[in-house]
Amino acid sequence: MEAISKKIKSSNLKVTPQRIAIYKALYETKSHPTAEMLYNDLKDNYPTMSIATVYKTLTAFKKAKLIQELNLNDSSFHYDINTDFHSHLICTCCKSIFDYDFSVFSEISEKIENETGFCVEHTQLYFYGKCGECQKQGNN
Amino acid sequence: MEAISKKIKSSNLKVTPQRIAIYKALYETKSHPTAEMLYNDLKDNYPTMSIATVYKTLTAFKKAKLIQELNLNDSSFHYDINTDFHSHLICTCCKSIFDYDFSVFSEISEKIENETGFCVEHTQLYFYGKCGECQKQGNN
DNA sequence: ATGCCTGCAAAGAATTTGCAGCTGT
DNA sequence: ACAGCTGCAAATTCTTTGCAGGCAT
Repeated sequence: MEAISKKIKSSNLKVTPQRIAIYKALYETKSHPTAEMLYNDLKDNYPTMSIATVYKTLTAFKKAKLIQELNLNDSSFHYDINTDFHSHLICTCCKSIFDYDFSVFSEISEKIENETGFCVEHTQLYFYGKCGECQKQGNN
Repeated sequence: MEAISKKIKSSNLKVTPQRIAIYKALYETKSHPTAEMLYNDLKDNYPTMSIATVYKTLTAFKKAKLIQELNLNDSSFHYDINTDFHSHLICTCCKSIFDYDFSVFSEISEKIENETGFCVEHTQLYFYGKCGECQKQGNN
């Protein structure tokens, strides 16, 4: 709790119950939720929470680089508390999103810079397919 | 021209002037345009072309795998006639989008499958940063 | 002849904005 | 005290849909 407040404060953002709740929800889930999902999760415990606040908070967190935004082939953005370099495996069947650590990142970025002169600052690497579970169950 | 008609027909889509025009526009540009950009490019030569037709055509082409849709950190989808495996370098400064061929793809997919059991079918690999030109000019 | 396609306008969905009041620092 | 935050509602933006007429096969 204290740690979350510090994180938020150190980005020059005011610490409010809503912001703590949103940060905490993202911190405690692996599901990479959308704004709507977060709102639905939180509104029971925070009856006055509005969807606009969720959007505004996510935008503020994103600008402060406390979180990252994922653009999957989906109608809404998803959010990830993990801003370290990693990629995402997205199951087209059950819609689960898995983190995948990618050790060769710096090599790839360097290769791109050497070959093209393009300086890589941030990546979004999405792998779409079927997770083990869905393959096992023969789902489509 | 003939080749485009064949491509469209072989996907069991009817060949219309609008579809040829949209396919041709995508084929002849490197700019990975949005629906809106395509519409603006085409409406002078096709005065009755509607934005709805552009969207419907792009959706049909996408389903037929004639094109691919890009989800950049942007308000609109971009479209790419190249459906072969490749990644995209996106300049956060001038907004240019460059294709980048990525020879190590099959290795990476195989690695993911071996390590996680996730079966990769399609990827979207985006590298955000600054292009050589913008670096040279000191742009932000 | 038939079913698919077009183009208009209206609807829909996700996100943003304006603003008045409130809260954190 | 003041700047920044919240929450409501309205606005905006992008995309989709319904439908009537038209065109490709």
